[in-house]
Amino acid sequence: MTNGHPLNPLIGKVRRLATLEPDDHRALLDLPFEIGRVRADRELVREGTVPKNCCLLVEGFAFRSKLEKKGNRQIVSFHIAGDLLDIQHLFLERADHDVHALTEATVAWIPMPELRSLVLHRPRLAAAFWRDALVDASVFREWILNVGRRDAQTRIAHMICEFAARCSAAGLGSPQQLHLPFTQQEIADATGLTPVHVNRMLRLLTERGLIQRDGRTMAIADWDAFRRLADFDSGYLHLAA
Amino acid sequence: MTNGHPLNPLIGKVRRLATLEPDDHRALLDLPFEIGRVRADRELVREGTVPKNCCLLVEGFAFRSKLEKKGNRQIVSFHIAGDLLDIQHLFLERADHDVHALTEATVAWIPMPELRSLVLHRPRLAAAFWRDALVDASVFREWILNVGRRDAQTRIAHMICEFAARCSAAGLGSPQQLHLPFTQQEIADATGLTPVHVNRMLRLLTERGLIQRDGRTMAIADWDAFRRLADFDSGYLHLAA
DNA sequence: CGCGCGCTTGATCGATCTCAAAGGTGGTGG
DNA sequence: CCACCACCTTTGAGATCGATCAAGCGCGCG
Repeated sequence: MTNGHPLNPLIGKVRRLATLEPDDHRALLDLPFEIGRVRADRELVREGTVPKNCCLLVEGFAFRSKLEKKGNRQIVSFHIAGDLLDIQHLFLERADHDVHALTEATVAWIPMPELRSLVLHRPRLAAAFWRDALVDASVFREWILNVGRRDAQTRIAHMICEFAARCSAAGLGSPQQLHLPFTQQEIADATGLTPVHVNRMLRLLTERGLIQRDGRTMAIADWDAFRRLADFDSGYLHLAA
Repeated sequence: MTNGHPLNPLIGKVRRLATLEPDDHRALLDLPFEIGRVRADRELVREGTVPKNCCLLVEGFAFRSKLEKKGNRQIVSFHIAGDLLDIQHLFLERADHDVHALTEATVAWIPMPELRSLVLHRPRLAAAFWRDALVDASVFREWILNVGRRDAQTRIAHMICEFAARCSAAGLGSPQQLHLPFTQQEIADATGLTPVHVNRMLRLLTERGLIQRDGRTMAIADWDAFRRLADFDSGYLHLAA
């Protein structure tokens, strides 16, 4: 599936975030790493531990999550190929949340010191990684709004819009033919709802003709209508450089 | 009120985040800036604009917020003296949210290029600013959990715990004598609730003996009991370096 | 002294949760 | 190759938490 160098998805993403010179490009390619293939649901980082390597998602999907005291889970972000899953541990010791593979996935483990050194001593790469981390934070803010102030239907639609927009931007699908790698339980954990209610809202969206579903594959007929219903404006993804 | 150099709160914070050499210290003090005094509720950054200066909160309190389509507001973070309110605009053009003064406040406007240059070319300062931005993101993740999965009482208590812990760490108060600069409407906007329900939950917390209130001043008698009720664990604040 | 904003309280409503059970579906091993 | 099992999806009925609507109170400020 993923041809070429395993770090290619990362390089693709970095190039979308900043202009690189040949030596930056080479420095990225020279990063040491170790490839791993993991099954769906496999834990990649556990809250409270002190990671020594940074996890790059080469292929597949992943999510980050936290638990509250009763054991209920909240997913706080989804990730696609090219995403660094724990760039925060370059500068923060202890993981404050879990990271799991969502699907079967390929990951590359990059030693923190090497990556940190690039970030501290190569201004163009630093700018790219800064942008990446800051877009992450922007997405978190939008999620706070999403779970805090939108009703269930809008919330789910917004989550789907975001996923579709990010997949599109990374060349991994289109709104007309979108494979959602989530169970309804996972959608519920991301939106702060119950799986039962997610199911009802998906049915409602289908009945209203806003989406067509076939298993976990989805087609959004009228993107603009769906976008408006979802209260989705892609500005917060900062896709344009 | 704030004696000495206006950038002192920033320097204090940076020193809590990383070890500085004398030249780093000097570089910070040499930053150009413009001081402003603003009234409560004053807008400091507006969503959609392209800020030219970075806003440092020198004294007082501020918050960031977003609106959903019906006009409901979600506050996504609170800020205290020493916080950079829009460090994200060092690397992202357009503001994706609003920033407002919560109380009367003193701010310093620092030109982006000078600050960006420090961040890109001084590794020790870079590490400090990275840590700051990454802690911000960690707090956002905790807020997603808070509004997504905790019930109203726990949610409000958690917000109070976080505020108390951050004020304590910055030397701005103690749990035994905590001044909350928020209206109940603002607490509601931060927790994704209505002001009416916030009022009832504060009454409940008071009746249960967990807090004592006198206007907006609050005393938390048994911090550990309150912490447990609030499901609050300060780990995500990454206070220890 | 009066006005406005924030706080407080009551009554009712409704979105979402909980509990329960019945269909699907894909994967695995016999 | 088929059968079974685990997990996911779907649907129903009833309960509940927090929202909404409405009104009075109190304090600080002009």
